[in-house]
Amino acid sequence: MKNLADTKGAHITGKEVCMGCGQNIFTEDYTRGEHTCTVCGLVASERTVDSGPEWRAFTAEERNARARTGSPMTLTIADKGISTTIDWRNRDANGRVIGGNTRAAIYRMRKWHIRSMLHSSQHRNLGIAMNELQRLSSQLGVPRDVRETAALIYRKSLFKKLVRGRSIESVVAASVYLACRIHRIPRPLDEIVTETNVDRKQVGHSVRRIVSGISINVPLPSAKDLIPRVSSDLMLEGRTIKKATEIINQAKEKYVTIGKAPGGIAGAALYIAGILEEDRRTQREIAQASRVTEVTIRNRYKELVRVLGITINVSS
DNA sequence: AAGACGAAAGTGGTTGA
DNA sequence: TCAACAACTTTCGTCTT
Repeated sequence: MKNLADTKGAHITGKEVCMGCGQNIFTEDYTRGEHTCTVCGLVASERTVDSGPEWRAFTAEERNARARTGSPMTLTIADKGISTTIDWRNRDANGRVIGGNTRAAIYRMRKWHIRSMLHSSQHRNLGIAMNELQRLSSQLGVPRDVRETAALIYRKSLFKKLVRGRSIESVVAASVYLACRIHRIPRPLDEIVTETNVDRKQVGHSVRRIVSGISINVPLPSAKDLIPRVSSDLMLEGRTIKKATEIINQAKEKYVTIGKAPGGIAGAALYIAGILEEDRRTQREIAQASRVTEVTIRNRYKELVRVLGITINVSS
């Protein structure tokens, strides 16, 4: 399990060297959260955390003998998956019937145990919210560590009383949206909203409340983060993606990316890269994949060509 | 005919009073 | 809360390949 402090600085910057081919063009798979080399396809898994046991077992008996713990701890279950329960049968560990005073004591313990778990409004709220979180994130295909982050964000906002007066659903949607941005696999807010029953305005409001209410560092969605996703929709080749990333880096140095829709920048960079690398797509195809209009692609592409002094060979 | 281009009017979000 | 503003979208006619 990761906490937020760990994940903040842990994303791949695109500067890592591939062990397979020696080139430094890693990209992130937006659905699986994997880091993949765009040249040789090597999947770098060293950053993924295995939350399973460190031992191996081949039979059920072996497993029983070696297990020292219950299921892994996770933030996505209301009680983090580590709560205890008191059995409803009046028998002890050896199966003997419990009688008399002991039985009365157990009744009382069970009663208060259950009350303490469910009758706190925050716990009830968490239960509903974590259900919704699971539903929403599996609908969207969000990787597990992003879900954990989303769960953490929700918990923080709940304890800071930010959920009060807002619907649970809208805060869950906002948490997922922010967690995706933190992990640098941004999803458009609209895409998340379509999977929920709340309207866009409410989710947007919740996002703002969370960002100002709890101390989290949410990077702005950048064009570079969108490249893997858009380019895989367009089935572009590795060298085109690499070129587009270079173009975006140059554009950032010249400060022409500020205040512009990242989708437009990413699309324009891919369009230019496509022409330069003879791996061309039409403006319409790119506009669709990067979720902006052709006009925006055109404006950004004109601007990039002008600012970066790229010469386009029109004859191709 | 498809794709690229650009003008003009309209829309939603941000910012500052 | 409201107006001003920049960026983006929609629509549409024209040009290029």
